[in-house]
Amino acid sequence: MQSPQPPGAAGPRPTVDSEITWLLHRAAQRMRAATGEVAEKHGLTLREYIVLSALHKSPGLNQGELGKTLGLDKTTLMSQLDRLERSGLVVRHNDPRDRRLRIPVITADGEALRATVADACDNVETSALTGLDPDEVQILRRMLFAIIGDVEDRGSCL
Amino acid sequence: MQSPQPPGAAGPRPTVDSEITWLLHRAAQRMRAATGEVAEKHGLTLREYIVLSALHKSPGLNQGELGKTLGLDKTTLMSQLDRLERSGLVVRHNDPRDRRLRIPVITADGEALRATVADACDNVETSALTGLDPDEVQILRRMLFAIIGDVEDRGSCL
DNA sequence: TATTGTTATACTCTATAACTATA
DNA sequence: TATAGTTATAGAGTATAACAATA
Repeated sequence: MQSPQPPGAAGPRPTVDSEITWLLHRAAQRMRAATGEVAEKHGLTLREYIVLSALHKSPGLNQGELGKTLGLDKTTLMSQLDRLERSGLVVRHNDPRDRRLRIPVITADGEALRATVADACDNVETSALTGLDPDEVQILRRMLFAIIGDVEDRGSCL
Repeated sequence: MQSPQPPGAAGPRPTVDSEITWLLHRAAQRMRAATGEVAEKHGLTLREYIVLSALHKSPGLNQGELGKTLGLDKTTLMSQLDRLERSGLVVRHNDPRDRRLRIPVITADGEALRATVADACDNVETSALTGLDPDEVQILRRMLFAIIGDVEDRGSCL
């Protein structure tokens, strides 16, 4: 119930223990800072880049599907798409079969910018994972997908 | 340069690719939601619990050291400590050798609550990692520490 | 009635800057 | 002067609620 270590004995011992949640939080925080900085050099926020990336990889989704894919609230996605559209990087099309649906599409300008930022971000991400085997990075991705509760395991997550 | 998949062919294919940053962000978001819910059942925010946990594991740190250990800004740590002190879970002592320094100490009540919440949070965390070998979880922790840029590798991080 | 997109709003986390008290 | 803590404040990210258009 008392200090497991006499005060002032071996000095401060900053060992964080099991708290996986907090470790994930801090790792994500740090990676967001690094890749966000890269994206902003090109005039994009991290989320705007993520949206462009999803539009590139999974074209044809409507806004609701896109939000679920990215784990973004529909109102958060709105503000991203608004700015991207104002910048001419995205256009919202209408789905003729259901006129409620709107399908965001990346423009040529958007695709060019996305490709540039993707290269820079990939560099940052890989350098942040220096010292880890490629196998381990694959394990990391598997675990993150498992935590998110992802598509390939048990259907949609959020 | 165009859609890698003809529009409307095989339907939406929501595969997120290399974006480790975003995967980390979403995984952390989900874990924070889960453990935060647990903590709030006991009247604590996740950050308040994290602070209590650090005070338990690394007693004797002053506020500056504590903030660095947890990766919390000193002003953020302040608000956590204020509420913990008001609730009688923490007391701030003075360091007689340097009267600028204040050393937060967990009280008996704080320790009892921390232990309760720790059990509940550990359960949530382990169940979130179901389907992963214990070895893999160790790999995960190593990688997270590497990303954070931690003590055991290259000195303090933030 | 239910659903998609939209708008407006409030709340939380985090960081910045200025102030104090000690050194 | 420099540092630890404190306070006040502003910004970003996120979620909630209400509304319009369409099904």
